Amino acid sequence: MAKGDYLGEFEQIVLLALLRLGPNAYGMAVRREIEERTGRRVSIGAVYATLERLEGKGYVTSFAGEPTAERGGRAKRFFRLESGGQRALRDSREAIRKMMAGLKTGWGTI
Amino acid sequence: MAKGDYLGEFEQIVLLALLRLGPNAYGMAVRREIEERTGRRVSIGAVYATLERLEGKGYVTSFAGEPTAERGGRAKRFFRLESGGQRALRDSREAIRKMMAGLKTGWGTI
DNA sequence: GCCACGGTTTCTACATAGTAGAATAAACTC
DNA sequence: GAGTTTATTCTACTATGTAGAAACCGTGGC
Repeated sequence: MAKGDYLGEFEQIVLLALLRLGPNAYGMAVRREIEERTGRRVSIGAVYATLERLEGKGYVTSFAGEPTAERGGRAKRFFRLESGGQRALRDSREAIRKMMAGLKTGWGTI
Repeated sequence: MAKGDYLGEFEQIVLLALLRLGPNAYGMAVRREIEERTGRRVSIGAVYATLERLEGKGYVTSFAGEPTAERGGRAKRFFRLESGGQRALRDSREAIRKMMAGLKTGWGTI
Protein backbone atom coordinates (compact mmCIF):
# COMPACT_ATOMS: atom_id res chain seq x y z
CA MET A 1 0.00 0.00 0.00
CA ALA A 2 2.96 2.25 0.46
CA LYS A 3 3.56 4.82 -2.23
CA GLY A 4 5.67 3.18 -4.85
CA ASP A 5 3.97 -0.19 -4.71
CA TYR A 6 2.89 -0.72 -8.28
CA LEU A 7 0.64 -3.38 -9.65
CA GLY A 8 1.41 -5.89 -12.35
CA GLU A 9 -0.55 -5.83 -15.57
CA PHE A 10 -2.75 -8.77 -14.72
CA GLU A 11 -3.36 -7.51 -11.22
CA GLN A 12 -4.74 -4.35 -12.73
CA ILE A 13 -6.98 -6.30 -15.03
CA VAL A 14 -8.30 -8.35 -12.15
CA LEU A 15 -8.99 -5.27 -10.06
CA LEU A 16 -10.82 -3.70 -12.97
CA ALA A 17 -12.92 -6.82 -13.23
CA LEU A 18 -13.85 -6.47 -9.56
CA LEU A 19 -14.77 -2.87 -10.19
CA ARG A 20 -17.05 -3.92 -13.02
CA LEU A 21 -18.64 -6.84 -11.25
CA GLY A 22 -19.26 -5.10 -7.96
CA PRO A 23 -21.07 -7.33 -5.47
CA ASN A 24 -21.13 -10.23 -7.90
CA ALA A 25 -17.40 -10.66 -8.05
CA TYR A 26 -16.21 -14.17 -7.38
CA GLY A 27 -13.47 -16.22 -9.01
CA MET A 28 -15.30 -17.73 -11.94
CA ALA A 29 -17.11 -14.52 -12.74
CA VAL A 30 -13.88 -12.58 -12.73
CA ARG A 31 -12.43 -15.03 -15.17
CA ARG A 32 -15.45 -14.87 -17.42
CA GLU A 33 -15.52 -11.10 -17.36
CA ILE A 34 -11.90 -10.83 -18.39
CA GLU A 35 -12.22 -13.40 -21.11
CA GLU A 36 -15.32 -11.83 -22.56
CA ARG A 37 -14.05 -8.27 -22.41
CA THR A 38 -10.54 -8.78 -23.65
CA GLY A 39 -10.82 -11.94 -25.69
CA ARG A 40 -7.77 -13.11 -23.86
CA ARG A 41 -7.81 -16.62 -22.48
CA VAL A 42 -7.37 -16.82 -18.73
CA SER A 43 -6.72 -19.87 -16.58
CA ILE A 44 -8.69 -20.12 -13.38
CA GLY A 45 -5.51 -20.70 -11.41
CA ALA A 46 -4.14 -17.38 -12.58
CA VAL A 47 -7.23 -15.59 -11.33
CA TYR A 48 -7.21 -17.08 -7.86
CA ALA A 49 -3.47 -16.73 -7.40
CA THR A 50 -3.73 -13.07 -8.27
CA LEU A 51 -6.80 -12.50 -6.16
CA GLU A 52 -5.08 -14.04 -3.18
CA ARG A 53 -1.96 -11.99 -3.62
CA LEU A 54 -4.06 -8.88 -3.80
CA GLU A 55 -5.82 -9.92 -0.66
CA GLY A 56 -2.47 -10.40 1.02
CA LYS A 57 -1.70 -6.78 0.27
CA GLY A 58 -5.03 -5.67 1.61
CA TYR A 59 -6.26 -4.47 -1.75
CA VAL A 60 -9.22 -6.80 -1.74
CA THR A 61 -11.10 -8.77 0.89
CA SER A 62 -13.12 -11.95 0.52
CA PHE A 63 -15.98 -13.66 2.25
CA ALA A 64 -17.99 -16.81 1.75
CA GLY A 65 -21.24 -16.53 -0.14
CA GLU A 66 -24.53 -17.91 1.10
CA PRO A 67 -24.29 -21.70 1.47
CA THR A 68 -27.80 -21.98 0.09
CA ALA A 69 -27.09 -22.17 -3.60
CA GLU A 70 -30.30 -22.93 -5.44
CA ARG A 71 -29.00 -24.96 -8.26
CA GLY A 72 -26.08 -27.05 -7.11
CA GLY A 73 -22.42 -26.36 -7.02
CA ARG A 74 -20.07 -25.25 -4.34
CA ALA A 75 -20.62 -21.99 -2.48
CA LYS A 76 -19.01 -18.91 -3.88
CA ARG A 77 -16.25 -16.85 -2.39
CA PHE A 78 -16.85 -13.21 -3.10
CA PHE A 79 -14.19 -10.59 -3.45
CA ARG A 80 -14.47 -6.92 -2.73
CA LEU A 81 -12.21 -4.17 -3.98
CA GLU A 82 -11.01 -2.11 -1.04
CA SER A 83 -10.05 1.54 -1.08
CA GLY A 84 -6.35 0.74 -0.92
CA GLY A 85 -6.83 -1.36 -4.01
CA GLN A 86 -8.57 1.45 -5.82
CA ARG A 87 -5.73 3.74 -4.92
CA ALA A 88 -3.08 1.29 -6.08
CA LEU A 89 -4.95 0.84 -9.31
CA ARG A 90 -5.25 4.55 -9.87
CA ASP A 91 -1.55 5.05 -9.16
CA SER A 92 -0.56 2.37 -11.59
CA ARG A 93 -2.80 3.77 -14.29
CA GLU A 94 -1.39 7.16 -13.61
CA ALA A 95 2.17 6.07 -14.28
CA ILE A 96 1.22 4.84 -17.72
CA ARG A 97 -0.86 7.89 -18.38
CA LYS A 98 2.10 10.11 -17.63
CA MET A 99 4.30 8.11 -19.92
CA MET A 100 1.78 8.50 -22.71
CA ALA A 101 1.03 12.16 -22.21
CA GLY A 102 1.74 14.17 -25.29
CA LEU A 103 2.40 11.28 -27.61
CA LYS A 104 0.96 11.70 -31.05
CA THR A 105 -2.59 10.54 -31.55
CA GLY A 106 -3.12 6.87 -31.63
CA TRP A 107 -1.12 6.58 -28.46
CA GLY A 108 -2.09 9.60 -26.51
CA THR A 109 -5.75 8.90 -26.37
CA ILE A 110 -5.68 5.40 -25.06
CA MET B 1 5.15 -11.58 -30.86
CA ALA B 2 2.43 -14.15 -31.20
CA LYS B 3 -1.08 -13.03 -30.43
CA GLY B 4 -1.59 -13.47 -26.75
CA ASP B 5 1.88 -12.44 -25.67
CA TYR B 6 1.20 -9.64 -23.27
CA LEU B 7 3.65 -7.24 -21.74
CA GLY B 8 4.30 -6.62 -18.10
CA GLU B 9 3.65 -3.21 -16.64
CA PHE B 10 7.25 -2.13 -16.54
CA GLU B 11 7.90 -3.46 -20.01
CA GLN B 12 5.17 -1.18 -21.24
CA ILE B 13 6.66 1.77 -19.46
CA VAL B 14 10.05 1.09 -20.97
CA LEU B 15 8.62 0.79 -24.46
CA LEU B 16 6.79 4.06 -23.99
CA ALA B 17 10.06 5.66 -22.96
CA LEU B 18 11.63 4.43 -26.19
CA LEU B 19 8.74 5.88 -28.11
CA ARG B 20 9.28 9.24 -26.44
CA LEU B 21 13.03 9.32 -26.78
CA GLY B 22 13.21 8.18 -30.38
CA PRO B 23 16.78 8.10 -31.69
CA ASN B 24 18.18 9.21 -28.36
CA ALA B 25 17.08 6.16 -26.45
CA TYR B 26 19.86 4.49 -24.50
CA GLY B 27 19.81 2.91 -21.07
CA MET B 28 20.52 5.88 -18.86
CA ALA B 29 18.21 8.13 -20.82
CA VAL B 30 15.39 5.64 -20.55
CA ARG B 31 15.86 5.54 -16.84
CA ARG B 32 15.93 9.32 -16.57
CA GLU B 33 12.85 9.70 -18.71
CA ILE B 34 10.84 7.28 -16.61
CA GLU B 35 11.95 8.82 -13.36
CA GLU B 36 11.19 12.32 -14.48
CA ARG B 37 7.84 11.53 -16.01
CA THR B 38 6.45 9.26 -13.37
CA GLY B 39 8.32 10.32 -10.27
CA ARG B 40 8.91 6.67 -9.66
CA ARG B 41 12.41 5.61 -8.76
CA VAL B 42 13.98 3.15 -11.17
CA SER B 43 17.15 1.14 -10.78
CA ILE B 44 19.43 0.97 -13.76
CA GLY B 45 19.54 -2.79 -13.52
CA ALA B 46 15.79 -2.98 -13.94
CA VAL B 47 15.99 -0.93 -17.12
CA TYR B 48 18.67 -3.00 -18.80
CA ALA B 49 17.20 -6.33 -17.77
CA THR B 50 13.89 -5.29 -19.27
CA LEU B 51 15.44 -3.85 -22.39
CA GLU B 52 17.35 -7.04 -22.98
CA ARG B 53 14.32 -9.22 -22.49
CA LEU B 54 12.42 -7.08 -24.94
CA GLU B 55 15.26 -7.44 -27.38
CA GLY B 56 15.10 -11.19 -26.94
CA LYS B 57 11.50 -11.09 -28.06
CA GLY B 58 12.37 -8.96 -31.05
CA TYR B 59 10.41 -5.98 -29.76
CA VAL B 60 13.46 -3.73 -29.73
CA THR B 61 16.89 -3.79 -31.33
CA SER B 62 20.10 -2.23 -30.14
CA PHE B 63 23.33 -0.95 -31.65
CA ALA B 64 26.48 0.66 -30.38
CA GLY B 65 26.72 4.43 -30.50
CA GLU B 66 29.64 6.29 -32.00
CA PRO B 67 32.78 5.38 -30.03
CA THR B 68 33.86 9.02 -30.26
CA ALA B 69 32.23 10.44 -27.19
CA GLU B 70 33.30 14.04 -26.82
CA ARG B 71 33.40 14.26 -23.12
CA GLY B 72 34.49 10.94 -21.72
CA GLY B 73 32.47 8.01 -20.60
CA ARG B 74 31.74 4.72 -22.19
CA ALA B 75 30.04 4.53 -25.58
CA LYS B 76 26.29 4.36 -25.56
CA ARG B 77 24.14 1.49 -26.64
CA PHE B 78 21.05 2.75 -28.38
CA PHE B 79 17.73 0.98 -28.48
CA ARG B 80 15.11 1.16 -31.15
CA LEU B 81 11.46 0.23 -30.82
CA GLU B 82 10.53 -2.19 -33.58
CA SER B 83 7.14 -2.63 -35.16
CA GLY B 84 6.48 -5.86 -33.28
CA GLY B 85 7.11 -3.96 -30.09
CA GLN B 86 4.67 -1.26 -31.06
CA ARG B 87 2.09 -3.88 -31.79
CA ALA B 88 2.64 -5.68 -28.49
CA LEU B 89 2.38 -2.37 -26.69
CA ARG B 90 -0.81 -1.49 -28.47
CA ASP B 91 -2.32 -4.89 -27.71
CA SER B 92 -1.50 -4.61 -24.04
CA ARG B 93 -2.93 -1.11 -23.81
CA GLU B 94 -5.99 -2.34 -25.60
CA ALA B 95 -6.70 -5.03 -23.03
CA ILE B 96 -6.77 -2.46 -20.26
CA ARG B 97 -8.80 -0.08 -22.34
CA LYS B 98 -11.43 -2.73 -22.87
CA MET B 99 -11.56 -3.48 -19.19
CA MET B 100 -12.10 0.18 -18.43
CA ALA B 101 -14.64 0.87 -21.13
CA GLY B 102 -17.87 2.17 -19.71
CA LEU B 103 -16.69 2.62 -16.16
CA LYS B 104 -17.97 5.72 -14.50
CA THR B 105 -15.92 8.83 -14.99
CA GLY B 106 -12.72 8.99 -13.07
CA TRP B 107 -11.87 5.58 -14.37
CA GLY B 108 -13.17 5.64 -17.86
CA THR B 109 -11.15 8.55 -19.06
CA ILE B 110 -7.73 7.48 -17.97
C1' DG C 1 52.39 6.37 -18.75
C1' DC C 2 49.40 6.47 -14.81
C1' DC C 3 45.74 8.07 -12.21
C1' DA C 4 41.47 9.93 -11.01
C1' DC C 5 36.94 10.90 -12.93
C1' DG C 6 32.54 10.50 -15.09
C1' DG C 7 29.01 8.46 -17.84
C1' DT C 8 27.58 3.97 -19.15
C1' DT C 9 26.78 -0.82 -19.46
C1' DT C 10 27.12 -5.67 -17.34
C1' DC C 11 26.73 -8.92 -13.94
C1' DT C 12 24.83 -11.35 -9.92
C1' DA C 13 21.28 -12.55 -6.99
C1' DC C 14 16.91 -12.60 -5.44
C1' DA C 15 11.68 -11.16 -4.99
C1' DT C 16 7.31 -10.81 -7.06
C1' DA C 17 3.86 -11.75 -10.61
C1' DG C 18 1.86 -14.73 -14.14
C1' DT C 19 0.31 -19.25 -15.86
C1' DA C 20 -1.84 -23.90 -16.50
C1' DG C 21 -4.32 -27.66 -15.28
C1' DA C 22 -5.31 -31.44 -12.17
C1' DA C 23 -7.28 -32.28 -7.79
C1' DT C 24 -10.65 -31.48 -4.53
C1' DA C 25 -14.87 -29.62 -2.47
C1' DA C 26 -19.64 -28.82 -1.73
C1' DA C 27 -23.90 -28.34 -3.20
C1' DC C 28 -27.79 -30.35 -5.93
C1' DT C 29 -31.01 -34.33 -8.15
C1' DC C 30 -32.55 -38.93 -8.51
C1' DG D 1 -25.05 -42.91 -2.74
C1' DA D 2 -23.85 -42.16 -7.56
C1' DG D 3 -23.68 -38.78 -10.84
C1' DT D 4 -23.68 -33.85 -12.23
C1' DT D 5 -22.60 -29.15 -11.71
C1' DT D 6 -20.28 -25.09 -10.11
C1' DA D 7 -16.60 -23.54 -7.75
C1' DT D 8 -12.20 -23.25 -5.20
C1' DT D 9 -7.45 -25.16 -3.91
C1' DC D 10 -3.23 -27.02 -4.79
C1' DT D 11 1.17 -27.94 -7.15
C1' DA D 12 4.72 -26.75 -10.07
C1' DC D 13 6.93 -23.86 -12.88
C1' DT D 14 8.12 -19.67 -16.05
C1' DA D 15 8.47 -14.81 -16.65
C1' DT D 16 9.00 -10.11 -14.88
C1' DG D 17 10.67 -6.85 -11.72
C1' DT D 18 14.28 -4.99 -8.73
C1' DA D 19 18.70 -3.41 -6.60
C1' DG D 20 23.25 -2.36 -6.45
C1' DA D 21 28.03 -3.62 -7.09
C1' DA D 22 31.36 -4.38 -10.58
C1' DA D 23 33.47 -3.61 -14.83
C1' DC D 24 34.14 -0.60 -19.01
C1' DC D 25 36.02 2.94 -21.62
C1' DG D 26 36.48 7.44 -22.90
C1' DT D 27 38.57 11.97 -21.05
C1' DG D 28 42.04 15.24 -18.95
C1' DG D 29 45.94 16.39 -15.91
C1' DC D 30 50.42 15.60 -14.17
